[in-house]
Formats: sequence, structure tokens, C-alpha cells
Amino acid sequence: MSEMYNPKAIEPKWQQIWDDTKAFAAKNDYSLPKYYALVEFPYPSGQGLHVGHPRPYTALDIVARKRRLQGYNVLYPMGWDAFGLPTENYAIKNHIHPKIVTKNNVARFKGQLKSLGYSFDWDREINTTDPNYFHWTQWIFLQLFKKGLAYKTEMPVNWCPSCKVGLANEEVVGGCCERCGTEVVRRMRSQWMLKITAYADRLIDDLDTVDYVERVKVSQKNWIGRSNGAEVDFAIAGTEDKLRVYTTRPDTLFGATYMVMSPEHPYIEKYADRIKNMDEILAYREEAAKKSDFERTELAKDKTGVAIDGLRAVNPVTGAEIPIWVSDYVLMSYGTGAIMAVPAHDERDWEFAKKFGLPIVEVVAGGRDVQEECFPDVETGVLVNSGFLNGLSVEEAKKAIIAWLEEKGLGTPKRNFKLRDWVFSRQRYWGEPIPIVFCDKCGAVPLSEEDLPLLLPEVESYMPTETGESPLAAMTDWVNTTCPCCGGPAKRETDTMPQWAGSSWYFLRYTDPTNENALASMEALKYWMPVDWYNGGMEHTTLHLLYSRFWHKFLFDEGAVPCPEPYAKRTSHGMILGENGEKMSKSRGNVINPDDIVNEFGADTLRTYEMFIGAFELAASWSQEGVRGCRRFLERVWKLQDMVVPGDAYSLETKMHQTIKKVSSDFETLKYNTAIAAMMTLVNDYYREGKLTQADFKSLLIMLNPVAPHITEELWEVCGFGGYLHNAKWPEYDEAKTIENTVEIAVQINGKTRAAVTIAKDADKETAIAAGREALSGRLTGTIVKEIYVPGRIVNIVMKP
RNA sequence: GCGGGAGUGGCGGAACGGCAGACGCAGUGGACUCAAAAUCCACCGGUGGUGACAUCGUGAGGGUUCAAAUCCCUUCUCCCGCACCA
Repeated sequence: MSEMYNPKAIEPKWQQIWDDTKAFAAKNDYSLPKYYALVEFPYPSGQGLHVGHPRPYTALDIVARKRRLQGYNVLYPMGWDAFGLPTENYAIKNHIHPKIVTKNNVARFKGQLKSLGYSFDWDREINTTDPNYFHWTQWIFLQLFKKGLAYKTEMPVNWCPSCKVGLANEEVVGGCCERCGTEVVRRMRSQWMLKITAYADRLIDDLDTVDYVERVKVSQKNWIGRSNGAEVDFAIAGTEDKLRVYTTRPDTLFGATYMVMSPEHPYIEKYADRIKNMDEILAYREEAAKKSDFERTELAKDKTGVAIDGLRAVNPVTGAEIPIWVSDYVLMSYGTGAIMAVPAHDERDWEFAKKFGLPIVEVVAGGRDVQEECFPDVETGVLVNSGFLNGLSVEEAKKAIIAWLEEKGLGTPKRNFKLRDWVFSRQRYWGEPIPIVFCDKCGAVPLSEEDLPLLLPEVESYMPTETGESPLAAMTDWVNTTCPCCGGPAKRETDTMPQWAGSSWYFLRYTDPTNENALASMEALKYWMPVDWYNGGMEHTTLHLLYSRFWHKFLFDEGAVPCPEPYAKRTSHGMILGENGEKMSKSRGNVINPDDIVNEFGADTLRTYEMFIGAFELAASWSQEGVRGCRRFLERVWKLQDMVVPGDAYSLETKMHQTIKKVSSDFETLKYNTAIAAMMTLVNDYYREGKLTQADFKSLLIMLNPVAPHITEELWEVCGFGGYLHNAKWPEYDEAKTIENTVEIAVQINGKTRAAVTIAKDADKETAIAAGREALSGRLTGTIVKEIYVPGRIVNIVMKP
């Protein structure tokens, strides 16, 4: 009789063995077939691991372990994205250096991850706050700077008054700070920017070359927001000047009955002397500036504006003089900051025209009365009231008008993006110093690469300041330096990089984590890259995922990496919700601590449960009873050891081949829940049989190993199957053996099941129909119209009464 | 408003156009036990029937098909992004 299943004993035992034998270290033998599985490295917060973390980590641990069993050289690494605000805030509050806070948190996280039995290659552990690591983060910044892709400019930033830090557009959610929820205000500041917009086209186009889940691709495309249209010049009446607009509907040019400029448009200053109602316009501009982005969005539907008195434009095709308005529904940050308004065919223009009584002229026929309803459709309409465009479809008209505009020198085709450049400065201590000095003579000068890494100075206080200056600014010893260019006095940049910097290239470092001469050797990169499978949260789709693709493309252009895309495949997991279906949070009191689950049930149970909980990509609610059920399943597996009989043939051959097939494919397609269900069914079958052979047990243990690695290794050892299970070979299945010789198929009358018969799997139609008729004897009371037989599936007899 | 996703038992969830509800949880009955827990076995969508069985059933309404949770049209609800992007 076997001992009791005791995860508290066997789990630490195997974790120790895996550590001691370096069981999961990726080999630097570049002749082996490789597999690079990656999960997003965590921010080591003070709270420790959340039950959300094990879901993606276990999923890719399953993939990594399965690949090793299939003979691949697997890289499944882990590290720490450790720069960041919470650590700094904790340090300020408790007067502990952020370095120490980070060290403690990392130790805690690492202990927790080890207790879950992940097959990470801990020899390749990295930490973004390690100078040997951020050396290369700074190096990448210097390359961006040298190529003109990092630049400093005075611009309005999204300022969080609570965090006292500027935020990237991607970090502002609904007008509020992504982190603390405080409403963001706009502030002018000199900021470092990264020119991600230079890569906008490639960031969209290359999505066609990678295997990402559709929703990620769609989000990225929408965020980048590419649109194709034209820029058109409108003459300003009585001047030589032009007002340039961007439009995606140049075909509607004949219907442009007025124009609108953003309140910040420079022409307001330029033509101050001609504008008669300047006071009114400046007052409007002030009002608009006062509105936060949030308010501006809230009030979106209620259009406001002021007509400029004294400035009119000329429609280049109709020659008509049309008024120019100022309204905050036109943004200075997109296109040219001015639009031509075609109220008949644009929702917003229509609303504005209705409110202010501006003329609405139909130029695309096909909708209802444009005085009553706007007609924005581009599919079905036909051009009218448009001179030489009349009778054309929208698509044809676009081509025709653009050609005409180009010929006359009045316009050009133009493509625009919603994507803005990346605000890259943070006024904080706990981040990578930006390796730039400012010299009165030479301007912004990069440090020489030999002077990297530029370390953070030791400071007394990490407090951010009300003025928005970085705490580093107070460190005059550190700030005052000499110019690397002329040797004269110079000051260091005191802003630091955002948290997204370190995570934008970390996957490269894992391939060669201790390299001192480069971010990684080309040889290692050529072998390991791209990442074969990367899983992470949807919340990073427009942040980390986009940023890292941008950096990677830049590095590819620089010849520093061998491939244009970093990740061949990207999947995303759903959130784990509390037992009540709500997001887990301290205030809701529904937080589950993974340590408690490991203590009470064991790591294997937690892993099994999180994979069984539901469809991997969807959110799922925690259920303590469900956890118990998974523990029960593992207990049943444990007790199978007493039912094993000698034998190297499968006792339930068909069933086993079916299960191997299902588990093998389900592990590849994120269907961990049905893979586990299939193994549960198999175990239930062995209980029904009362026995199973060694061959049965071996294959079952190997298949279950990626999910529940400790119990399976232990059983492998206890049963004396030889060596370590993690060195075993993934079982093969034979397609022919997944099909029973006889099958039970349903017999239907008019599509309704009335009986079932067991026939040979390859029975011909006549045999099957005959068997079906026999099973239905007595019910076949009408006229048979048709008989259908789908081998292995169904017999259907169609009958009229 | 736009985009994405989801609506199936008491619950979490399964179902290449082919017997809806696999698997798990909860529940019911039985075995074991002095008893309970644990474990093992069986049952477990609604309605009617002792029963074989009949009948209804995948958010709602139509349609295609021998056959629809699955495909097509219409419609409702919920969740998640984005949001005056010209």
C-alpha cells in the first residue's frame, strides 16, 4: 500500500532536485532545435505574487516542459521589471533605499515562484535595475539619440498631480492616471520623446507576418490609427496665404461649406490684425484650455465654437468664399489642426452646422435628406453637385480629385496616424538615468559608450517635487559635470526613463544574460530569436507590446538583432476574478493568496486548478470548491500506483491514443481545461477497470507532468520507471488507433434521435441503413423519402407520414 | 458612436454542421463507519409517465439544411478596449 499523497514533502524535494541538477537550464548548444517560451516578467511589488500570476506562468510552463519532453532545447526564463513608482513610494514612506526594497521584494517573489515549481532557467535571471542590465538600456537610448529618434521638446504633458510625474498617452486611461486614478492635467514641460511614429507603418504592416491573437492585432492597429486621405490647401481670401487641412474624404470637397481651426491654431496669432472679434476668440481659447481632456471628451457631443470675423477661405473647386470657425472639436495634435467641414457627410460637421445654422450641401447621393440626417456612407453613394466628379462612386471620386489637386498644386495624398511620439521622461529617482549632459556650448551631448552605465547617485530624499523636477536635480555633485565634447562645465539630464524602457528589450538579454560587450551576442540572438511564444496581459497591448516592437525594429535597422519582429506568436490570458465574480482587491476583501493555496493543497493542485478553471483567454472566477476538486483528481492519480500491473501494452489502447492526441493538441491551442478533462476521464476509466499497466501509467504521468510536475516525478520514481521523468519522451499516438473498430452511432428519424446501433467503424451504407432500420422496427410507419449515412456519425431516415 | 468578446443545467464550463450538457463543483441515494469526515459506487436539464418512452430545451425572432449551440439575416443583454483622430 502506498503512502499518503503529501505535497508538502514531495514538492520541495523535487524543486531541490531540479535546482541541483540544473534540470531546466537552456543549453548553449546551437545545433539543437530550439524553443523560446516567454512570459512577461513581473514587477516585484511589495504585495508578493497574486493568484493571477500563475495562470500565464503555468500555461507556458506546460508548453516549455512539453517541448523539452519532445526533445527541444528550451529557453524559459524569468526576471524582474524592478524600476518603478510603487517601490520608490514605499522607499520614501519607510526611509529605505529603493535598492533594498527591490532586493527584498525580488527575494519574496522568487521564493514564491520556486514554490510553484516553474521550470524557469534561473541561471539567466535578469533585473532591470542591475547596472549590468541598464547599461544596455542606456546604450539603446544613445543609439536612438544618435539617429534622431530621441529628442527633447517643450510640450504639454499629461501630468498626474498625485504621482507628480508626466505620463505617456498610453498611460492615461479615460483622462485619469492609469496607476492611481487621479485626473490628469496638462502641463508644459521639456520632455524627452521617442519617435515611435517613424515606425508607425511598419508596426501595422508587419502584424501580417506574426501569429498574434486577433484582438491584439486589432487593438494595435486601432491605437496606431492609420488613415489615408489628402492634404488640401484653401486660399485665405484677400491674402497669399493658404489654410491647409487634412481630410479622408477629398471626394466631398464640393460640399465643404465652412472650415474649422483648432483653438490653438497659429493662424489666430498670425492674422490677429485682421480678426475683428479677437477678444471673443481668445476667450474661447482660454475656456478650451481650461477643460481637462476628460471634460473635453465628456462634453463631446455638445459642440461649441466661434466664427472668425474677418477671415474667410476659398473653396478651391467651387471658388465660393466660406467662413472659418474656431472649435475645440478640432485638435491641434492631429492632421494640420484645421479641417474642411462637409456637414452633409460627416457626423460632427453635421451637428456643428445644425447648431450654428451653416449650409448643408449634398454631394454624395444615396442617403435620406441631408438636411435631416447626415450621410457618411462610402460604399453605396454616387457623387452629385460636384462638377467633374458627378456620377462617380466615392472611391473613384477620391482618386479623381486627388489627381486633379496634385495637377493644380493644391493638394497631395497624405496618410495620418493617431499614434503620438512616446513621452520618455519621468521626474523620478528610481529609473534608468538618461545618459545625456547639457552644455552651454554644445547643447545636448550624449555620454560616450565607454562611460556607461551611468549609475544613479545616492540621494538623501527620493521625494518628487511640486515643481515637477526630478529628485536627482537636487544632487548638485552628480548634476554638475563636464561636457564630453568640449570639456567645459555641463549639467546632467535629471529626468529618468519610464518603466517601459527596461521591458522593451529584456527578452534579448535572456539569450546571453552576462555579456559585457553587447546587449547580447549576435550568435545567441540568431539562435534564440524570435521568441516562439510570448504570453502576456491584454493591458500591455498598446504599451509594452507596442514599445518593445518599436525598439526591436530599431535595433534590427541598426543591425543589432537578426529579425524584424521580436515575437513570432502572442497570446493573452484572462483575468482571475474573486469568488464573487469581481476583480480581486483588498477593499473588496476577495483576494486569494497563492501561498495559502500551496500550503493547504500544494503547488500541483494550484497549477492544475488554474489551468482547469475555464477558457484560458477569458476571465474566470475563483472557486475554492473547484480547487478541492483538482486536489481530489491528483489524489486519484496518486492512488493509481496501487493498481499498476506489469505490462508494456496499453490496457485501454484506443482510449489512450485518443487522450494522447487530445492532450498533445490542446496544450498547443490554449485548451488546458479540456486537456485536463481528458486526463480525468482516462483516470476514471482506470478506476472502473480496477487496474492499468505500467505503459498506461507512464504515458499518463508524462502527459500530466507539465501541469503537475511534482506528483508525476514522484510517482515515476516510486514506480521505479527509471531516471527522471523530466528526461522522458513525450508519448506518440497512432491516428489509426484512435478509432474504435466498432462505433455506436445515432439512428434518427427526420433528424431526431430515436435509437442507437453499434456497427463496424467502416460499415458501408447498406449495412448501416439496414442496422438502423432494424433498430427502428415498428417506427417506420410512413413513406421513406431519403436515407442518410455519415460513417461513424449518424443514420438519418427521412420519412413522410 | 466605433472595435473586440461573450450569452448553453443550480454553478464553472464541453461539444470537426451529426446522440447538447464531456470534465469538475454542488446536490441525491447507496457501500464503508459506533458515528462523522475522507474514500468508493450509482443517479443528477425542465415537464408528463411506475416504466420503456414522449415532449420542450443552447438570450429572442426568422431562415438555410435530412440534420443548427454551431452557418445566414434581424434583434436584445452583458463584459472589455478606443473614443470629437477629420
